[in-house]
Amino acid sequence: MPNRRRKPYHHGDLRAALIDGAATLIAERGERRFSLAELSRSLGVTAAAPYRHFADRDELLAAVALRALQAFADALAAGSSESDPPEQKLAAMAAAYVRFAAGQPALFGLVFGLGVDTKQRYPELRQAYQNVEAMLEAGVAELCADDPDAAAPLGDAIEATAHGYAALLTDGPETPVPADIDRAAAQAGNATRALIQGRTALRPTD
Amino acid sequence: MPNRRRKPYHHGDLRAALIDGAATLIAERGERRFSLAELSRSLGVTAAAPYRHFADRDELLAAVALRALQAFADALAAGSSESDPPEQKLAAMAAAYVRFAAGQPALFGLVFGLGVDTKQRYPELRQAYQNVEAMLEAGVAELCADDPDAAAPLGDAIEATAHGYAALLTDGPETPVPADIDRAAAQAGNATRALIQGRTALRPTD
DNA sequence: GTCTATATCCCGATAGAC
DNA sequence: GTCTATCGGGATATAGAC
Repeated sequence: MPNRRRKPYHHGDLRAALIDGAATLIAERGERRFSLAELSRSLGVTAAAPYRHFADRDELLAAVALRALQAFADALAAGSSESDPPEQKLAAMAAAYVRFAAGQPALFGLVFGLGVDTKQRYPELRQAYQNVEAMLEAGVAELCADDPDAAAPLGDAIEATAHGYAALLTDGPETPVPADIDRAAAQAGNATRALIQGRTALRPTD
Repeated sequence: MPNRRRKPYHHGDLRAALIDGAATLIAERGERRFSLAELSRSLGVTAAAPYRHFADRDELLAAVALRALQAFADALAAGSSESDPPEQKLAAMAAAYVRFAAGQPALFGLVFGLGVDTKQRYPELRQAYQNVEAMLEAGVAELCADDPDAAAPLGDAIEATAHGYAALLTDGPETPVPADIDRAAAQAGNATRALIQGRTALRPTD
């Protein structure tokens, strides 16, 4: 093992520590009130040090968002069991979508608030996001095995509905209390079932 | 008319000019890249002048958001005609919701990105938002005249779905092109119809 | 009461030393 | 890979001119 002094000139793994610390600070205070300078101070390095590991603030944010997206995908997977019928699986994923947003509002907001330019600069972000979408699409494909053309609009609708409940809960004008979260998650699940039931209205030409 | 010199000591109506200019700058560059200092420069006043009219940056943003919410309500009203059947009215409002977000992404994002503290400091904001919600609720009440208990969950679901399409369009990982906007608006309308059709699944206890 | 002038503090970012 | 030094910009507070 390397010989660690009390004040090592080289930090052990600053890059990882920055991502960790940024995620914590952002979760606490929100991205707007997060600063690289404060993070550097809390890690015992100067404000210039992070720039050896990230080109700018946005690149660090992108790394945090990437990790948040992986946790998001895990939460969706954990919320639904593989053996459930597709309808139930989709409803459970929608509810898990809402619960993740409510549980990690700042990280959820970070993922979707990054700015178009940033998202396009880091293709891994798009990839990670598409992994999330693929989970929903898999459930929809299973459900629409007989009618593949209906799958895409239904998947979009379920995704939009889950996202809407989640976004209104975290960004809406009211501060959610636990009961609001439970209700929104349940409603997102119910709305998913309603969309599935009424899906004939989703056909492009109707 | 007042005698205006080249460099009048008092600005004509700085408060209104600040709201106007902030709305323009935010629409152009986004809220993140908007600064009070630059706005002040463009209006020919010093950076301290705005503080005679707004306590801080957030208070100016709140004023811009308030105005954006009024435009939002107008767009929803303009998108649906009073004489239409409620189902069609609701679908049209959902589509208008998406179109407004796509047409004014920065202002739409400002309204929902203000931070909980700010929203609670300015009750007019909550009021203006509730006016928007009331338009959707009125359509739902008309539709559910026979079954008033079904109204609230259906209204929430329609609002969430419209918001989800809108938010994913503006904050999602892809930059929307006109065709995306048309498709999303149409899908939001169709999803509204699907929710109405399948609304039995929305009942709390089911 | 409205604006200017000034001054402070924080932040993001860069250049060059070690 | 990190530090020191430094620049430019932005948000505010205060004091004073009008």
